[in-house]
Amino acid sequence: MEKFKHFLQAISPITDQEFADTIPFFTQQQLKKGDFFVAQGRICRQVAFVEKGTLRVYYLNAKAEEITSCFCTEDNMTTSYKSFILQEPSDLFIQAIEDTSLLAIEYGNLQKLYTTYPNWQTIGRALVEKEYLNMEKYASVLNNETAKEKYLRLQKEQPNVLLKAPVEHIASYLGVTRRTLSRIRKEIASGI
Amino acid sequence: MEKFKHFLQAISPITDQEFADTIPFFTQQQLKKGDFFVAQGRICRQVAFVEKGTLRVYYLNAKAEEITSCFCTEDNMTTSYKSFILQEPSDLFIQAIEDTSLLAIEYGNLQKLYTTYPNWQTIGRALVEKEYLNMEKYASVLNNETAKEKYLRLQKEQPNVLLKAPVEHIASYLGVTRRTLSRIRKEIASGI
DNA sequence: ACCATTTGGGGACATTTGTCCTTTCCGATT
DNA sequence: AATCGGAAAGGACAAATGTCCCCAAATGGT
Repeated sequence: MEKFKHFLQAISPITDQEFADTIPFFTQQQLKKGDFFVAQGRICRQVAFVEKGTLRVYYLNAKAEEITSCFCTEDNMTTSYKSFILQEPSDLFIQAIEDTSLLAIEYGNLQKLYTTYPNWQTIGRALVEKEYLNMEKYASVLNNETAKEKYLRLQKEQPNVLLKAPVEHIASYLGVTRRTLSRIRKEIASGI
Repeated sequence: MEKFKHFLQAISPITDQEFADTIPFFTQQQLKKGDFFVAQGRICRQVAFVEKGTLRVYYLNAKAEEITSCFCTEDNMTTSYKSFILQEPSDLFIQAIEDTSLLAIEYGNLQKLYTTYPNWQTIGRALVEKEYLNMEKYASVLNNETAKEKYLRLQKEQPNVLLKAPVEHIASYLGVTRRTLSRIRKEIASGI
């Protein structure tokens, strides 16, 4: 709970009383490794704060290959945003790659927060702005960084992912094949 | 004005009265071909609705090459979002590539709308959500489409851009060199 | 109308990445 | 300890793209 409070505080000011009023709208959820938070084709009805653990966000491309778009780790929000915002079937799978604990809120309850607590209008907009900036950053990385640079960034920012995820997930996250990932790892090992 | 009203209507309901109250907060601006809406290093103080014309959004990569991230055409909002949201210096240039007319609002005035008109809280959040979805779509295109597919999409969705922008802008938008763009055009011309 | 300059097209070769396949490594099981 | 199976590494060749050019066509200024 405290982690979530700090997370919100960092985005937009919230009083202890407001936070206490807010908390009953959320439910705690445990996912075991392999469990899905949402699957393709289903409407994503919740948005969640990751208290602990790691999720992999992926989709199937035109060749039915799994493409990993994101690894979602502790202290971040997660949902299939398009599905959640529009309340339409999700393009994405979101799967726990280790045991994970979430604080989740239903779509309807979030709308209720917006209408009941004026400050939540501001918090909600700030949350979406934050997610916008994350997505912009992601697009910028896609545009500007080589697969090797992305690998090094992953190693630095989310080192656990390299230990938990198999090569094909990491390779598709970097936008290359397993063969190229193997070459990248060799380069890094030999210090090039 | 009517176009802007329809644009807002499509995002979130707004009454005639609310729209009439809102309009004084916006100013009409004309950009000539080559004029900048915002330049790198400057804080972007406005967000604008493009009534007419086309803007190119670009930045300088590590090798000081101009990389075009977006062509912004009629009936869309434009701003250097990161700079506008955080009120910090922009990474991006936004330049008119033909004579362009905008409806712009200052950062402070937008905050005033949020606090004065409760419905603008909802409109504002809906606008950011829309921009989030656009950015997500953009990232998905970056991830999934080949340069050729992106070219065909550009031809279909923003055909004017192919007429107005020089090859290097289009090539950097597609994420390839001019040489590859030339090969793509040849392929398309020969019907492959 | 003419010339200078810019812009787009494309040849030749190098480099990178993908594809397909084999080999090596590591952990689990008996 | 031996071996079996799955995952990662990597060899060989093909395909795609980049780099460095040059040439022709288009554009703008006088």
